[in-house]
Amino acid sequence: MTVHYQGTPEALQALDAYVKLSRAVNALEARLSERHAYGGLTASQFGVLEALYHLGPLCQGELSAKLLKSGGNLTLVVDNLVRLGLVERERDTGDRRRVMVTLTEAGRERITELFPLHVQDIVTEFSVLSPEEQATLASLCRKLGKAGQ
Amino acid sequence: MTVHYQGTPEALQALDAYVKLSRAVNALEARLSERHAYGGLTASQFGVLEALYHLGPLCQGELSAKLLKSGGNLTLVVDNLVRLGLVERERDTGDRRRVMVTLTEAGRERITELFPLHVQDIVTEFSVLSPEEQATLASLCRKLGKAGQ
DNA sequence: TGTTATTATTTCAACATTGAAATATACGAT
DNA sequence: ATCGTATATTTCAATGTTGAAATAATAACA
Repeated sequence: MTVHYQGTPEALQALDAYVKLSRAVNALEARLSERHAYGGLTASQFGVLEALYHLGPLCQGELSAKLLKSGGNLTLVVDNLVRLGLVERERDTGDRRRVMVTLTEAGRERITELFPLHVQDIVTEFSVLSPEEQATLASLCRKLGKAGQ
Repeated sequence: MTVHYQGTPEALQALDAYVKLSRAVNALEARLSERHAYGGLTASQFGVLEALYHLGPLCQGELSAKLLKSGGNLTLVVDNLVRLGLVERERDTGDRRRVMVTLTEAGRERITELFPLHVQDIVTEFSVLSPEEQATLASLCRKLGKAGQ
């Protein structure tokens, strides 16, 4: 149990906040995957379907930016969704470098069915916090997420 | 831009908090990796070294529990750390099912050098929040992390 | 003491993730 | 129109991640 780090109070507090933040998100994601929240899809596949559902057709670069994932990753995730018959690829006629990704009818049905269940699971998880606490958490996370600019 | 989900105010608030929480952690981790924070190690490798540094020798099952990762995953991450010469495996003499993982001298030097830099990067990131805000964030995350019991 | 159940680790297939190199297309300046 | 630069995607190798099956060792107990 030797604790090797003797930091300033500021450092210890930041470290404590960081550890609790990381663990909370890890634990939350683990619980959401254990349930039906993603309905047999991976979190990444679900994320792509959800983005297309809410924003309409997007090219892979836009998906990459929305989901904070690399371009190479998007290629694979979209490959797998195409194989599952949930999305389609087609070259952008205006700019043939881009590949537009659109929901198939099956994909739209799937995400339409899954999304409300996903939201319900999130509501359940967040019900340990009051509405005020949820608003505070969102506000603090917004500040923190933008810290790097 | 069609928004398909018309939820209750409670659902919209929980969803908003969830999205901001996820994005904040993703963005934060991305910025920490871009810097020297892990010193050429992956986040997983760094996590194992850090746990051994603070807690002393652990078996893989204990590392798995601490880091919220699967057993199969720990086998691989420890494999890679052994190959890098930063940790050693040895069978527990008392319970030969267990594999104890210990820091090598090189591993100890590495994490001793890296950890303070890691903390400094975290302090910098969290400096956009006041001490009170950091404490509030930690408290809310602690509640949320335990939500699933 | 055998038998059975439990626990710890490894192995494996599938998918995720990144970063860098390769390819293809578009754009800007001359 | 051409050349050079910038952008979008794909490919690839390395690592991470999980869950399930296989192995090995321990523990419980009739």
